[in-house]
Amino acid sequence: MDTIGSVVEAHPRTQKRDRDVTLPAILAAAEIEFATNGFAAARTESIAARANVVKGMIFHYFKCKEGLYEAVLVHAYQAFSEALDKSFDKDLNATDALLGFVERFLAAMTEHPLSPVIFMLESIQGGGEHFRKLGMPSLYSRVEALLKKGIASGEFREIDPGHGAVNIIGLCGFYFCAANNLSHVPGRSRNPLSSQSLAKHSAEVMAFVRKAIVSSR
Amino acid sequence: MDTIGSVVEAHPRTQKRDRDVTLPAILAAAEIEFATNGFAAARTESIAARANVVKGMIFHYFKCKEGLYEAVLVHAYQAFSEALDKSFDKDLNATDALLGFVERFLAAMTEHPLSPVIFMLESIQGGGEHFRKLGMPSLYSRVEALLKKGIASGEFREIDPGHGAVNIIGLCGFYFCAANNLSHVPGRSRNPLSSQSLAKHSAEVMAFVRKAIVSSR
DNA sequence: GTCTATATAAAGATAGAC
DNA sequence: GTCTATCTTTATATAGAC
Repeated sequence: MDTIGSVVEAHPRTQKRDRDVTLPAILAAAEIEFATNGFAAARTESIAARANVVKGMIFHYFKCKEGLYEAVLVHAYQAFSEALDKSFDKDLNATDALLGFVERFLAAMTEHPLSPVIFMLESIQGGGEHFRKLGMPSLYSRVEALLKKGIASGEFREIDPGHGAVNIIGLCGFYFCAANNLSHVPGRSRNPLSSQSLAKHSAEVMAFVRKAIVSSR
Repeated sequence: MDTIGSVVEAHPRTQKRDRDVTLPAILAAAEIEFATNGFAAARTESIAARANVVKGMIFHYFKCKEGLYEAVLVHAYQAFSEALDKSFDKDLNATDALLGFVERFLAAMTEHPLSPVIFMLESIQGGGEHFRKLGMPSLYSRVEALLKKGIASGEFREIDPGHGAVNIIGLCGFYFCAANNLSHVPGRSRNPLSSQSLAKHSAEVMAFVRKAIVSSR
């Protein structure tokens, strides 16, 4: 157990502990706990222990378990949202826009490998209810729009844009959700979350998407 | 809440309740509960209520919550395992073997849409520990072998077979894990788990995989 | 095989001293 | 802001009657 991360120290010893130290330590520890267990099965006691603070601090700073969960969700969403914004600003053709998005999306996941897992668990266990409550718009619609544009221009082959969006996002994120399990597959010794493995994942997905979507000329 | 399934009646009224009725009812209810919540967050009380039996029956038939969970896992694995076996028996070229596997795999998921979700949660939350404990070999290795064969014969383009296996399995299963969330995406009114949507998913994934993997001639 | 009642443990959350 | 101690609820699991 606990293959993902260890202790997120709030302080080295019994120094001064203030908001600037305790709060981020709780957030970091909560990210690990929620990504491993989901909201319902996550334990505030485990989060406190990993952050090296007493449990009461969680309720002091975040009022309740759900408040902490939502803070983690918002933090995880930021990186993805920014990655997407950049793909819509410019005047790119559909191919460059889509592949640019995939590249940025993969880079964001590489930097925050727990985020796709947190989203997956929220989708399954919460039905995305917190996404709506927190006003976090779905990524699917925006990717779908990109696909429609490329199909109309003839750059992409004639796929269903709704399913295509799910397939592309799934291709990027599934790997991270399977990582815990992958490390035990026989003949696959490398750590699936090492920088080398993640770089390989990104390259493979980029090529996979290009081959599958972009029309052969 | 409870978008997946409703009540799995063990009996219409207060008739004779025996093993042949109660046990499958508990299993069916547990499948829904574990697919929604994962092992730790699943509630035996909810399972009993959905199966319309008293909670004690779960412990009577399965000894403990984990025993019931493992029974659900084994049951869910059967369909997938059989689908894979058929892809390895015959003397097919790599292309037909791979696409045959994907087709059967998708058909098995269509028939058991909760199974990919259960596997995903076990991967994330349990690290696949129960798969190993129950002697359920990973699907990844077998798909990887298929890919290696096709790359060697020149039927497939030169992908990394390990990542390719994850990508193909993820492409098939991610959709089911996202389904709860998809039904709330604006402009996507249809039920993602309707037979029409699932048929579309299968067709789209089949084409996606073929385009991405098989060498263009 | 099924039921009611209950033991036991653990988790979220709060109170109040420092 | 941080701590200890505790309240309250809920969950797994068991005991024992029918």
